[in-house]
Amino acid sequence: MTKAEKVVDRLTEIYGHLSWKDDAFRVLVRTILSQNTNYRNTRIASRNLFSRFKTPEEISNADIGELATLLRPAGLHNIKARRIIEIARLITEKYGDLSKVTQKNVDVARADLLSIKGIGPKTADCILLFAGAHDVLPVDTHVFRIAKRLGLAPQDADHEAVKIALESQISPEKFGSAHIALISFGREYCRARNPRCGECPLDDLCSA
DNA sequence: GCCCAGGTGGGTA
DNA sequence: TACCCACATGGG
Repeated sequence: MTKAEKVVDRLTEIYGHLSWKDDAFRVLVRTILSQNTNYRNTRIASRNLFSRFKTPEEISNADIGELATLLRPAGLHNIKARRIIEIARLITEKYGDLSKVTQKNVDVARADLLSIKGIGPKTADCILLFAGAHDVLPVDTHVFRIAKRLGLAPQDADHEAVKIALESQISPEKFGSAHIALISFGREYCRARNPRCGECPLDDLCSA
């Protein structure tokens, strides 16, 4: 068993198996709302949005001011409202259904998603994992930092290199739980400027 | 009042 | 190519 697997297994014991699946468009919208935003505020904005608008078609025709008001709790609401409407229009006009993209070969699907303005690597990989059933491990700010601090990826690795390093060391069926557990761990013990070394459950595995 | 939160795109050197 | 910054609210 790799060190990365030991880390994931221990974190999964603490935080549980938290992976989930959902419709591709809803994963996309929720992931955009979560950008630079905590989970609680993401959930409030997501509930506001989907209780008012159900489909990409409805969102593509929404008033940007109303949408921004609904998304306000998530912060960055003007930019997120604009992007979500633009993406909803693109999906409606070009694909009809976003699942047509996520069902493609993983490399093609990822490239298609990344070509959409507002979708970067983290958002694309969340969609592929949580809606497309592809074996990818989304690397967000916590995962990026923790992978390096634990020595699971080279210190000079960029986003893509961290993703490749982790995917090569962890069993694919654990990617969802690993992503969520690493983020939970990052929030609780291993914050950017305040790692709680000495009381952290991974102290014996940490090289920092 | 300050810091932080499950990023991304655009500008600048 | 590699940084740097705007975007912005809400809770601790």
